[in-house]
Amino acid sequence: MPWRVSPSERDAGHRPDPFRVWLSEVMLQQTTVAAATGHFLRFLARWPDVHALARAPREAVLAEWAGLGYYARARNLHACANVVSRDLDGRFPETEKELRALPGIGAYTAAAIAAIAFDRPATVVDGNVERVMARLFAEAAPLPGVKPQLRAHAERLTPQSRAGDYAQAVMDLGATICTPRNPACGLCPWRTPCAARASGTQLDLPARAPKPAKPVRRGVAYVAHDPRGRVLTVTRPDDGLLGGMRALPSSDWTEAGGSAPPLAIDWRPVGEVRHTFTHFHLVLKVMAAKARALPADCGEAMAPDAALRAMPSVFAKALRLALEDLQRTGSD
DNA sequence: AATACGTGGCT
DNA sequence: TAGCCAAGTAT
Repeated sequence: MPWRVSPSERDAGHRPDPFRVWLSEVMLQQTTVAAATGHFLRFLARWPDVHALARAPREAVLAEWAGLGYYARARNLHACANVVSRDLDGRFPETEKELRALPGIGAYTAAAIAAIAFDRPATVVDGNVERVMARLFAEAAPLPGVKPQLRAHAERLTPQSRAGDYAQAVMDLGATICTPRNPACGLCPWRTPCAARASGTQLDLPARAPKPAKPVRRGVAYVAHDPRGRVLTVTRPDDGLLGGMRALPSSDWTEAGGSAPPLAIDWRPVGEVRHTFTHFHLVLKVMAAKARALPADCGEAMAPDAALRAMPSVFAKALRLALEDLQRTGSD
């Protein structure tokens, strides 16, 4: 993992760069290592320190975040970079309390930065740690109610020295050995004290409250292209789903779906995109049309490849569908 | 306290 | 393959 400092680097006296620790931890919120790595490397190449990131236009940061999801993270990332760059002379605070006060940094991320970047004895509790603690101590009560007990176990086990290494080790244990589905208990360094293994309940832990079913919502996205092949894009309002992101013009997404198109031109249907969000399924109808011009008052014209890169996945899917249709039909 | 907020990988 | 799930935060 490119954000880690190797043992040899550590022996040479290097500490992890707080900027990189922060950037990686925000990207890893509810996100797998595999999904975050490419974005991390591109961010670091483009903005190597907190001042560079703070100077960047917000739309550039949001566009670079496209595809990673949970876009409030990108909005808060840029806001946090500005606070650290402008108000804190580019230095991240070292205590959990001060870190916690920055935009986009909650209990987990504050503890992770304090422990990993600053070697503070902070207790890091993420989903992995909760699972490991639930099994190690056979806590059968369901999440989220059992969180305080799991945190108490984690706090008791946190060492005073090298808490960052310890935290990463427990998270690695959860990610590779104490996994949700097929835990490799035979390889686990904690197999002997593990209460769940002793009682054979590891697959049932941690227990969770059942999740509510996802409703289906419907909507329409519009791809208007001008004679030069540019497409009409909009910026979504800051609040709510995909807030602040570049997008295709679209209807509201409701149980019923449908609305007026952004331009009065000759729209034709090109297909449907299905996409599942955290709390609903979306069936998005895609309409396309050629326009003589794309008026500035209804959005911004963009080259298709730039638009694809800057948009959340659901809109990239819709735009790809329309572009394929355009090629197939050989439409001028 | 409960809900809103994305996506892609894995099974 | 349809569903489950991940190194959470804000409100």
